[in-house]
Amino acid sequence: METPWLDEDELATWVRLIAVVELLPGVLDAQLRRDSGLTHFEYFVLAMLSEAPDRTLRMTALGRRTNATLPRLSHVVRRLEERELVERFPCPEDGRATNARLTTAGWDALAGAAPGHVATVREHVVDALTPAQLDQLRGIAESLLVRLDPDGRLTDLYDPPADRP
Amino acid sequence: METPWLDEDELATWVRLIAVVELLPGVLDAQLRRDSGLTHFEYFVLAMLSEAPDRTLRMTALGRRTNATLPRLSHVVRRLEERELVERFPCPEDGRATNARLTTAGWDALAGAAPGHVATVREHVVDALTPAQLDQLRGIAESLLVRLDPDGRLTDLYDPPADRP
DNA sequence: TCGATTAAGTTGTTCCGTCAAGTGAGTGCC
DNA sequence: GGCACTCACTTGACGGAACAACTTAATCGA
Repeated sequence: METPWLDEDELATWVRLIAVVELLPGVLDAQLRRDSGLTHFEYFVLAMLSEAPDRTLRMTALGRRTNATLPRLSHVVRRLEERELVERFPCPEDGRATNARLTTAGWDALAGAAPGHVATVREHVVDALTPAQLDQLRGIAESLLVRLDPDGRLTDLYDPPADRP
Repeated sequence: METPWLDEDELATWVRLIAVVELLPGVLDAQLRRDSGLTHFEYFVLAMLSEAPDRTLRMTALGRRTNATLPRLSHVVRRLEERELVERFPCPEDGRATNARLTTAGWDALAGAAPGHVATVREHVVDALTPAQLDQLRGIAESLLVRLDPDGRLTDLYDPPADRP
């Protein structure tokens, strides 16, 4: 029942990973907020909508893709709606459900924010690693997600988005 | 001046990394809060103090080790002080500075929280990777920290803690 | 078909982090 | 030695996120 402590190498790796995990969101958020007035999470919400058919998703589906709880998503979408970047309307097929759709202004905001965001990602991550490391990182992240996201909520993003209710 | 977009592999890696970075803090926080009533950041603050000589650090030094802004740290330490897990007292050598010291209760809280926390780290990260991946991850994290933390604030943690004022 | 259960969102409270401003101690310069 | 300037925090206000409670719609069973 006792858990073995981390040895020296494990601890060193862990501490470095923690540092990355703590610092990276701040870097992304700071750049996006400064240049585009968007949170990284808001950016991600807009991006997910932009890739959906008719730029529309049900709140639940959007929550799955963004790994957000429904309350959190509800607040964020309300604020985005106040800024007229998305619009909400009741789902025709299910009276309980709400659809969120990206507006033209929302698409423009996303398009305006994307280049700077991609540049930040390149500068701080992609271009900071060798191609071999980038490949290793993909495998590592996949292994971690098996434990962190056993239901594969976020995994739908890259594999076929089979959204079968 | 134009930034090249991410190609397919880069994007796949990036999306997975984002997922890890979004999910991992939540997992750590949830376990610690549930089992020990501590935030991961609070745990980290206590841990840094526990390793310092006389279990005491100046606020600025503690902020460096935990990657916290001074206002954030000030609030957190105040709350920890109200729970009597740490105590603050003015620094004798510098009238402007404040020292934070881990109390006995704070040490006990840390000792009580550590096993469960380590088990979570093992379950979700260390044991989820092969030894080779763990080694790769260390190198990757080091490369990323060069960009994310150019001043090496957090880097002091693993290399000699030469804390020369 | 009608009552109970589940599902989908919304709303409200509380907590935490960030930003801007303030306080008081040290430092440098004339 | 006094005045400006910097440093090391602290404090207060604001915004976002988690949690719990509520509302309304669909479904399931008898």
